[in-house]
Amino acid sequence: MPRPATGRKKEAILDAATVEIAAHGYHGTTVAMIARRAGVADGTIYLYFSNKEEILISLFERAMDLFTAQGARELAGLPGPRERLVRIVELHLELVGADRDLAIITQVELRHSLHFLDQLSRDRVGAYLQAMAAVIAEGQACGLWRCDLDATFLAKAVFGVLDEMATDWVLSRRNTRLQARADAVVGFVLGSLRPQA
Amino acid sequence: MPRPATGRKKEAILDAATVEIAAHGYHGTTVAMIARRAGVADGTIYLYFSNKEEILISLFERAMDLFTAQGARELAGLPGPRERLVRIVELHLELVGADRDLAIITQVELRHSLHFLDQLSRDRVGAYLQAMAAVIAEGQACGLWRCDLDATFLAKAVFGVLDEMATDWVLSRRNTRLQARADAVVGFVLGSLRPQA
Amino acid sequence: MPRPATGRKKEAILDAATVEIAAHGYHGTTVAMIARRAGVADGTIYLYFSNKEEILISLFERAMDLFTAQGARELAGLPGPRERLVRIVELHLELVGADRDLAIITQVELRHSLHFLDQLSRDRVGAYLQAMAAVIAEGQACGLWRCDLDATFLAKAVFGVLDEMATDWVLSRRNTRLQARADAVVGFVLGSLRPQA
Amino acid sequence: MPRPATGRKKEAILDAATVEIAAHGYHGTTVAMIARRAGVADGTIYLYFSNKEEILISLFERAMDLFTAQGARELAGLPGPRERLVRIVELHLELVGADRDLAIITQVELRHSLHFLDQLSRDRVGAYLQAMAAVIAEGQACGLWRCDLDATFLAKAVFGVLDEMATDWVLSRRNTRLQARADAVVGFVLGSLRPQA
DNA sequence: AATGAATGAGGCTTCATTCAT
DNA sequence: TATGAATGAAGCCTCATTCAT
Repeated sequence: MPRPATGRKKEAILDAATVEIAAHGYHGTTVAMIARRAGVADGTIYLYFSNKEEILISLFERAMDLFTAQGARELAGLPGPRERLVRIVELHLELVGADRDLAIITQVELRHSLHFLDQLSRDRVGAYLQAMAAVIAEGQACGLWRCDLDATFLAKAVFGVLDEMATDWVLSRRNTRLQARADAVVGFVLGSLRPQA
Repeated sequence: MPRPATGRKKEAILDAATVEIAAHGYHGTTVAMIARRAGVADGTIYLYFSNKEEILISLFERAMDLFTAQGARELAGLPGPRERLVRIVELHLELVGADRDLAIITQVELRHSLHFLDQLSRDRVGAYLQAMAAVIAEGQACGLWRCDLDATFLAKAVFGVLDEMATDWVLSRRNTRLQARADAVVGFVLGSLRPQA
Repeated sequence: MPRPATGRKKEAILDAATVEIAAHGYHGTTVAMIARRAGVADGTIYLYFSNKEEILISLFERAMDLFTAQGARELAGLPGPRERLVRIVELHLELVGADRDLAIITQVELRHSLHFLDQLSRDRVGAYLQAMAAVIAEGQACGLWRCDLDATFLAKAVFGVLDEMATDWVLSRRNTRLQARADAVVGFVLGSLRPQA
Repeated sequence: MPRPATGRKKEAILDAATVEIAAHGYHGTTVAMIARRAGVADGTIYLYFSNKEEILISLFERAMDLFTAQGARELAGLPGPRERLVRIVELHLELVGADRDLAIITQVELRHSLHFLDQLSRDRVGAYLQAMAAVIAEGQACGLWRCDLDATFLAKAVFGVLDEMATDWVLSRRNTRLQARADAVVGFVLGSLRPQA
């Protein structure tokens, strides 16, 4: 009888938490609900997470790790800032759009308290914004994009557009794919960065 | 004998709720905390609101009513879509930036559950987006702005930028004024709408 | 219908706690058990006590207040240290012996942790010991009692005898009265204090 | 191949339990804490003890066995009841004072429930009291000590004094040695037993 | 309209104990 | 013998809501 690989149970708990929290919200989900869906006892949760909130944080970090790894891999071979920014936009929509339950959590549930959002923002999202700002600064340096606005400001603006599209998709009942909006978003973003006449 | 204006107590409760929820989050705030700050008994809350969630909703609606009224008044006299859009952007940042506690609620606390956000989105935010889309469509019709992207899509993109700026401001510890970013945002938004070369 | 006097419910909770803790021990008693016996809801307990441990502390303090008040009243009129010490011994046994459930708590349950006992000891028991030491010192000053041992030491020794008698009575199944041992204890204590030959 | 002496691990568990329970109290100590300090797995504890409470009982019995053995050895050669009683008092204070952690347990933690204390009292403490009463009766028979009080009663009184001194020492923060009080206690006890004038 | 004491359902978490390896 | 991951029962406490006054 194959002994379950280390971490198999932790993954199961995170998967179960994703489904339950997406369906009922963080506060509407009990630890018992997560345990039941994961097929473990309530107490088992606490062998892997020190409390309920840590489950939510781990969920986000697991997703961000994948996101970051995928991003680093894909952007490595791209020649210029234009290609890289386009790929960032596409990847953002692809990855967020790949798992609706997870998207509900990142777009809605994770925003549930100032303290919480603050903490996430400062760490993982901050790094993401900086990476985007670096690409934009590079494009500004080539004369590709407008220089009258700060690269950090522009990164936030672009992030705002992506985030709004993701949230809008999550809230829309229609069975569309988030990725389907990639062309329009790319068009908007590239247009918005053109140098001023 | 001057009967106290109906709603005087209701206002006090909403004001108290704004402060408490901004400070402790929706789930971290108890009805008793709101009652104490408002100077009423716990039970009195239920004479004005049917449950805790309704307080949050009323909070948002009161803010949106002011927002909408102010918007309608200010936009009425403006000649063209460019002026109107600029004013929308400015007003959005002015009004959100006017009350940090309220901003914390609109930018953070109101996003705390799918059900909740969904409901708000469908009603008040939907109307706001439609109004913005109408202005943009008008600009597109004049040839002022790019027509290769749908006006509704563009409105969402602009809203995303505004929303991100507001959230970023709320999360930033620094004592800046949100309004201070209006010029940059206006610059970005107008740039992003220019017709494609 | 007579509205229950203020504190009536608090008293009921303390009374219920005395019975339950005496029967099942502090850790064997649940807050729900106390609530049920007191005829209140579980949550009501927390309107009067901030946590379970505070019930135990209040229990002890209520008893000590009665003890102290009674002691002060009775000792006031007594002429000399001999009479006062005799009355202290008698009162100790009378009052501890008056409520077996309460005695179980003071003699057994209150001793359940170093931190806890330490705290009680330092405050209320410390004051009691000091009062006793003062009476003994007075007797020493008159030449009534042995002076080769410190009054504080002697007070602890006398307290030890009283405490052991009380504990022994609590643990004995026989239906004796603690007060019945008063004469022997008085005889022992007075004998132990006689000046050395 | 030298098989590790049976009981080597059992001793380690008891030693670990002594330290942990002295530091955190019986209810504040988990089986896992004891196992960790003893360097064994949680489950291993149950190979040597049938449950948590049995650890506490074994602890006490191990201590009492040493106590009793030492007592029997030391008292054997002593000529009269006076010398034996003096040695009992000294030994009590020496042995309790030798291990502060163990003393915390015997003076505080073991008293935590009626059921528990009752059981201990009946067995080991009962035997100790009887031994002491026998010595006292002997002294009474020689005319050495007062006969107007029952030897069993006097033994309890003496035990109360010893127990109170031990508890007082455990609770005192000062770094005194319990043994240092032996002379005073001997003086008190012998004085208290003198025949009445 | 207003009060605020009372309710009681339900959540998170702990931890003694077991058992497959 | 030994392990330690897993169990799951049960407890303390919170707090939205009610209702007698």
